[in-house]
Amino acid sequence: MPAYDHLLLENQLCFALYAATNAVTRAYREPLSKLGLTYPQYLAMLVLWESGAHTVKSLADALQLDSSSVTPLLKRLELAGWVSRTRDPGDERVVRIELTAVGKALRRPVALIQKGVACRTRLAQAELVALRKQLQALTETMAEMKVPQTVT
Amino acid sequence: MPAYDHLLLENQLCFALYAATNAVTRAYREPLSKLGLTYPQYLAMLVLWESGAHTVKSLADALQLDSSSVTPLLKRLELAGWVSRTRDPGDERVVRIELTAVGKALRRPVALIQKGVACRTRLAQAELVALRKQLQALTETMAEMKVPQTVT
DNA sequence: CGTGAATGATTTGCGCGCAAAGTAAGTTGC
DNA sequence: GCAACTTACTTTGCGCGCAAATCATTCACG
Repeated sequence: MPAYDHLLLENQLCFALYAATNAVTRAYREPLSKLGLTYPQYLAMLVLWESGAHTVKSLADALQLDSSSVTPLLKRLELAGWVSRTRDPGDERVVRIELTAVGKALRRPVALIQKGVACRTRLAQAELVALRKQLQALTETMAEMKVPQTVT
Repeated sequence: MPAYDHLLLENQLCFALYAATNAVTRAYREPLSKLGLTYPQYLAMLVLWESGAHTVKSLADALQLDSSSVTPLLKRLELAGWVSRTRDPGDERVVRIELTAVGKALRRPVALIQKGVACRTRLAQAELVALRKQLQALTETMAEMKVPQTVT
């Protein structure tokens, strides 16, 4: 009978990630909902506040998502009045995403929410940065090998 | 004008978590789908393989989810033949979840998939454990403070 | 007892995330 | 010039994850 220690839930890095993400998302849910934002919408707004000119594709790339996940999200942001979506006249395939004045103004209250949640982590800045970098490295490693690589 | 460095996507621990979880889930998706499992279903099976007797609630607690997230998942596991769901005759409110013979047998092929994905992380065992423990600590911290605490 | 509270599970509605298929616009090569 | 390919986006279908409401059963206690 083989040993299955590595299959124990508590030994799973993937579950630790899953549970942590769920916990953080939950922390953001309530305060963001008061502004009318969901957590993925919040992430999309972060991208837009950071750099103005975006298309559906560039936004999906930044969020590491498929376009088909982002299209409906952007429609909801448009419906809420935070962004505008317009076809690029130079290339009719492209949809340009731009912040509205209201969308730009949303940055300030959202910054407060972010600080509040960051505070709840009870992590010192250095720990937080270290953990983040480990996760970014992990993400990059996982993304590299789409195909089952020829491991020796 | 306030500085918004902490709102940059690349500086966000929460996005690093989000992206890493998505990346890991993607890595599991294809191999698990060949067995007919989704990633959350895989996590539920881990719990069941680990300790036999479970109810909807005990399973939801183990996965740190709401019962309402787990009920439909378990119905799908039952439909697939991996588990059985039966009302507890001693307490008719409770639904007992048990593995079928086929469900138990699924453990072996799933163990191989897990090893494959773990390998893809390219992390040494020690790094992996360290990262996992940091995430577990973070999850616990976030779970503690449901209510906006009276921070000074 | 009996009534009200608590508990366990389910249902409903909504917003993801993604695979797969589809549409439309641009590009390439002959 | 036009057929084949590529690119950008959208649509559809499905399985979550969760809030809120619902239902049935059990428990607490006066």
